[in-house]
Amino acid sequence: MTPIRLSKEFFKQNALDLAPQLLGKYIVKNTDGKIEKFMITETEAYCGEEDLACHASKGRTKRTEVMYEEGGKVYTYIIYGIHWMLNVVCGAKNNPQAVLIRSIDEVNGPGRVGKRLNIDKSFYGTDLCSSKIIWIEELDNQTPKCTYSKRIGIDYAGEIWKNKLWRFSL
DNA sequence: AGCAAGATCGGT
DNA sequence: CCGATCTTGCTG
Repeated sequence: MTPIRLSKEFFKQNALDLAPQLLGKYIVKNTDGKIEKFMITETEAYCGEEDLACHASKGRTKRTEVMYEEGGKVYTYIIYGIHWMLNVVCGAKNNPQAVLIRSIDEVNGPGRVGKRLNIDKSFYGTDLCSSKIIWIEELDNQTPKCTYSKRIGIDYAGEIWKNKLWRFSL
């Protein structure tokens, strides 16, 4: 089975559809010709301006503007001054959504994912459909069975949004 | 210009 | 449970 890079069409899905489908897919990194692949094992969906846990709930800012682009770009930001978060922008243009990559293979936790993949500001806005540095592949088009739970670390988002089962795990 | 909080983690 | 560490968005 030949691995296939995920297409723009795939990333144009809404976050709630994309987040579970990213499980079992592979993040591929090309570091000076050295290829590494990591299976995605946990994701979270962040769903537009009305989702108070989503950074886009603040509206269009310098930080969130990449989420307003068509799906398929990378959204990175630093949190607590220490950890780089890796997100996949998804959905249609001007519909700001993203999927947070929370875990890969044996690397649990989004901060550790960012560290393992050497994610930083330079990845902000990278196009996963054309980049030679980072992209996502599938070996088959199966979506593995996953479990659903509440998103982590968003208690500030209020009862409605913090209780959504928008975290997906293998 | 200053401030408070954050999609976390590792060490007490 | 607390500190790290710095960007961001909000206030004035």
